[in-house]
Amino acid sequence: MTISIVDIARIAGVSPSTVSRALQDHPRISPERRAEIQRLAESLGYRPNQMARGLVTGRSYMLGAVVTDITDPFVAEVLKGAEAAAREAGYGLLFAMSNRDPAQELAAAETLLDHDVDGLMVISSRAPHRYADLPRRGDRETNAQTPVVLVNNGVAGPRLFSVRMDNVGGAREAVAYLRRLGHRRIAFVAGPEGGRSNRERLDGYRQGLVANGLGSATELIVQGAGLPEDGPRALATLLALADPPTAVLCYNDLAAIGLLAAAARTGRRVPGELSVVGFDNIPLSAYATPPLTTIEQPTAALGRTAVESCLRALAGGAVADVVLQGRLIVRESAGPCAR
Amino acid sequence: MTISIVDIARIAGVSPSTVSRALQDHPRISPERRAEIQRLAESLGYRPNQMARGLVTGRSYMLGAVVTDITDPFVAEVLKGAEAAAREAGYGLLFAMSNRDPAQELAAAETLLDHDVDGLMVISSRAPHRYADLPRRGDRETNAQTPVVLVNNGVAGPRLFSVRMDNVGGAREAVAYLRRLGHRRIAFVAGPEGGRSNRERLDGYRQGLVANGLGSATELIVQGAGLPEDGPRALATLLALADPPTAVLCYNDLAAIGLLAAAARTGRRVPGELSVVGFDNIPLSAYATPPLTTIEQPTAALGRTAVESCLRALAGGAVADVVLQGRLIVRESAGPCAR
DNA sequence: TTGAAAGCGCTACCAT
DNA sequence: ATGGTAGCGCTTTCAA
Repeated sequence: MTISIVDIARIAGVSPSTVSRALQDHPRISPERRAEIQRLAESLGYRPNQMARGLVTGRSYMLGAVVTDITDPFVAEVLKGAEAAAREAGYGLLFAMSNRDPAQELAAAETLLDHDVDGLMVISSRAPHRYADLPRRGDRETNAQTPVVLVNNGVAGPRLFSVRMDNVGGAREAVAYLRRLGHRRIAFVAGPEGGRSNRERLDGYRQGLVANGLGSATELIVQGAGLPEDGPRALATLLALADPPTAVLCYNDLAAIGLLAAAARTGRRVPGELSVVGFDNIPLSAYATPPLTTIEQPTAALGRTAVESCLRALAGGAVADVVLQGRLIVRESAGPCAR
Repeated sequence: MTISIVDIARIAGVSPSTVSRALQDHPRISPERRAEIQRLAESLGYRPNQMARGLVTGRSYMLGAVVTDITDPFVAEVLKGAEAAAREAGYGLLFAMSNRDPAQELAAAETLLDHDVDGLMVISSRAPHRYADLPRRGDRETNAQTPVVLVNNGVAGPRLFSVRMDNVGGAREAVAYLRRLGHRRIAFVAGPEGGRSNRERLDGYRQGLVANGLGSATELIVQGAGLPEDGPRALATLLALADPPTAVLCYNDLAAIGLLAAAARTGRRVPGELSVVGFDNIPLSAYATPPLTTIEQPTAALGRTAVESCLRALAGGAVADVVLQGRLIVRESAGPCAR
């Protein structure tokens, strides 16, 4: 039989209230009693029932995370940062996957909310505008709704916060770097259409071209899905151009690695004949052939910051939207322009 | 204010019990009332409070997963399978990371247990023997302890189950394949020392050598950690041998990809001069240069099966330990022996 | 078929 | 400093 607070009270010859106080280091209890009861609880292997506690305090001490696909290295890294931060604060992390589908995403969010998470994070939402009027439980005292933090795809709203990276700046920096290497024909392999970060990176790419005195050309932008599978098609399309690019910026590392593999297969030397720059700096990008030059996502920081925003909102504090900077990681897939 | 079962009862002019029955499709209620109440609840945006429900039923409808590092592609895939299975069964998934540290692992398990998970899965445990006497809450009715399923590192015990892949068979198959390609000097880059799957794969490697009439040699086994970082050192060590190997089986794909990168950097052609076989079939292995031949882990199936075992144990059914087979995925990193 | 009432394990308020 | 008591939102007997 599981041992409860009443059992301890009976054995110690005190009331349940006293035991409760002893266990949560309440000030109004004598130090000896507290020590004695804590020792007893310890020796009995007592573990508090969080559901009972939660029922009265109105807190579950769980945060929820809705993710597109935990198998995506970017998502995994963000989640890793979030988990660490949550655990440090004594919170558990409940997660659910959307498989990149808006309907599944909303359903996942509701499931987590049903499990009474105290706060919700959504990583790379595919339906950011739907959270403003998602039914959320109100706090019993303050009547404030469960805070929602949109990671990497934010829109403002009541009790709706956002944490994201500066995609525009990152892409612009990548283009500037390629220009410094002498490249003038720079292509872009786009990611999932309609996605916000794709739009921003595309913007940054365009701004980068303009800022560096390079005209943009529609033919240099090819559509992809942010997957390694994009590589072969993108490469074929770009190389078939009358005036093919000497450098390619990819929406993300996954696509860039697919591109690298396709180039190797078709005997195209990188960076000799073609420079490739990725985006995200996933762990394996350092071990690609050649090692991938890329824009680093502040992944762990995104997750950690999201948790902190949740917690701050929960504590009733003011929460500002956060924009974190990425950084260019120079490796070997981009080099001087040969032409 | 959040709406509760009593609110609905008041509005509908019935008792809370009736509402409760209507909401859970209880048989002893008139169909019209049920429909009416369900409609009302729906329109009011009612969401049941799982904590209150859990407090009385003794179930949280959450499963826990302790993982080493969610950033490890293998772990992520297993978790993905588990999440899908859990969600289909109406369960949420709470997870915590151990960072490969036994102490953190046990702490994580206790945290999840404290959050009242109905069942616990531990993926790639670093302390499998500690679960037999981990204090677990007993079921209120049957008094059965919370079931624990060890994924990929199982030991039997009371309410302790295991789901794993056949590592020995997989490694043996890889060696047999390399032998068929003509290789006779086959090396092994080992993974984390003391790990069970490392031991099993090493066993399979040795058995494979024997079964194919090849003597084993200590010098052909180099220690690693199952990370891309293993690559450079392993390659250097093996190529420095008087009689270097013509093929290498790696503990996992991460190490194999590191090896591939190291080979490319030092101008070693793969598979021309050296054949490389990985283990796990992580998503990116197909996009390595060259695409990696590997033994597939039935990852999603492992996660799914783990959840099913948990649920079966929860339902009071008999649970057998499960061993799932891997499969050889032939790609391009292994070829005929040139010598 | 429905309602009343007890109680899940805990916290927090009001007494003392 | 401690105990009594109410109640969190729900399910589940037991009666009607």
